[in-house]
Amino acid sequence: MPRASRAEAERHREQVIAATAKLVRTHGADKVSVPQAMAAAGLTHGGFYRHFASKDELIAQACTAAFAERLAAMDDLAEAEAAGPDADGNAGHDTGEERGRGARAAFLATYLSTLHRDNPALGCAAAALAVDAARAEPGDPLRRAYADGMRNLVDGMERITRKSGDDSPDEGTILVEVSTMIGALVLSRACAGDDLSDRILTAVRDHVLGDDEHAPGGKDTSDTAG
Amino acid sequence: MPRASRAEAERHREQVIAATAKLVRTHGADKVSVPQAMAAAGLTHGGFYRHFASKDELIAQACTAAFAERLAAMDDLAEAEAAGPDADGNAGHDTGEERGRGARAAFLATYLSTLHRDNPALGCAAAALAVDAARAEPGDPLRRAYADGMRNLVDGMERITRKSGDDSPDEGTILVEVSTMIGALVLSRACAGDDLSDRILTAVRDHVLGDDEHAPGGKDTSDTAG
DNA sequence: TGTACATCAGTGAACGCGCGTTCACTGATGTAC
DNA sequence: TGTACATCAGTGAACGCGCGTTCACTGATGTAC
Repeated sequence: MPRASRAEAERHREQVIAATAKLVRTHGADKVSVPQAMAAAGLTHGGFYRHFASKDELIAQACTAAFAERLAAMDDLAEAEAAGPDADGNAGHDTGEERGRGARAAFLATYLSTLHRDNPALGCAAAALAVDAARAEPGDPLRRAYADGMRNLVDGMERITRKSGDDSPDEGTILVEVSTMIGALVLSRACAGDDLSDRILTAVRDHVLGDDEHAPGGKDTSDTAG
Repeated sequence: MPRASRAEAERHREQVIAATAKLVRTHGADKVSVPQAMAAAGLTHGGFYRHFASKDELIAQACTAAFAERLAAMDDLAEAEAAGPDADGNAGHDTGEERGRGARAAFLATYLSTLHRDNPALGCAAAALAVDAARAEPGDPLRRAYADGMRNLVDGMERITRKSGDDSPDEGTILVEVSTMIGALVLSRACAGDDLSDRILTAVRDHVLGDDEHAPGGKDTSDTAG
């Protein structure tokens, strides 16, 4: 493959970023190698520097892509709910109490599921990359990518909360909820294999869904989406 | 230094573990090298395998040590409070409402301080090592060390909550609180350098201390201990 | 207590390995005429 | 539209580096008598 067309090259670039966005959430920024990332697009490592200035830059772009991918899913969920419950079988409920709260409840139930815990590759970037971002040097592009993504996620959470009935959630409430759900996911992953892992998910799911029983009318949505 | 006495050798071992317990929280399990850990005790890397079966085992022991160190501090705080408010200048308050709630409030205010955020080396192991533990293979000794430490931390949190007035906190409540405080610390570290970092700490501190104003009688305890 | 000897904590060179990055090269793509 | 040539995406070997781990060796410590 000595010379690809510009369109092909651009597609390769996107493939490398998309593959790295998955790999980095599973294995961490330091465990994704340049040869590995390039191989994911069917390329060898030598051409890497025609696409990216450095490995750090690829990691940062993968971080941005991972956040964007999740935000799109959040907004889809919010719009599907706004269009009307039961339009989307995944999160529609008929009781007056549930209607309107569906998007937020569905999002949180999915977020705090064992499926999400066990599949970081396509999961929340804020949870998967938090420690990588925390350990990055001040100048590292990953820092900015993470902070920007995090701000977008907070905004997305505010939007989904607003759509779900709370007209003016204050920022503090959103930040607490985001801390709680991300903390629970991170801890349940760290304790995976131990009883504690499931107990954390269950406790926090019950808490944020606003009751002490399993929430949505007997149908357990905790294992249905990632 | 061709042959140290058994007492010296034991001291070296402890020095290596203690130094690694700090390094690993700051830089992560993969960024602490065997030569670096040994150098912290004034040794060269060659003797490493007389002390530890592998690098993974050292990391796991360092994790256990890091958790133990924090638990001791938590219990000291709880006992100082139990002995009587004002016996310890750090967290005593005179109002009826505050008395008895001091240990928990002091712990949380310290936990959610910028000082703690900015100094992971001596800080919470659960927050610093969560992603390292999550990425460890099932057989990796770090997994068990982390889960054991985490269970002890939950127990410690329950004890401190009980001492602070709540006679029978249920496990779910404790798990939610632990998820929230650890999530906030992890996220504030990941966003350090961005406005969002301080806002997360402040919002969650206000939330867990049970009010919307800065909590303990005008005295800001958020920057006084690590 | 004194002597002879086995033990073993620590040394430093060496190993194979995979990493990020560089570079001369190839040959199809893209462009100027 | 056809031709000549410059561009540049991708290749694969090579670089220096630090890693975890091994090992022959040193010589003070610990022990048996």
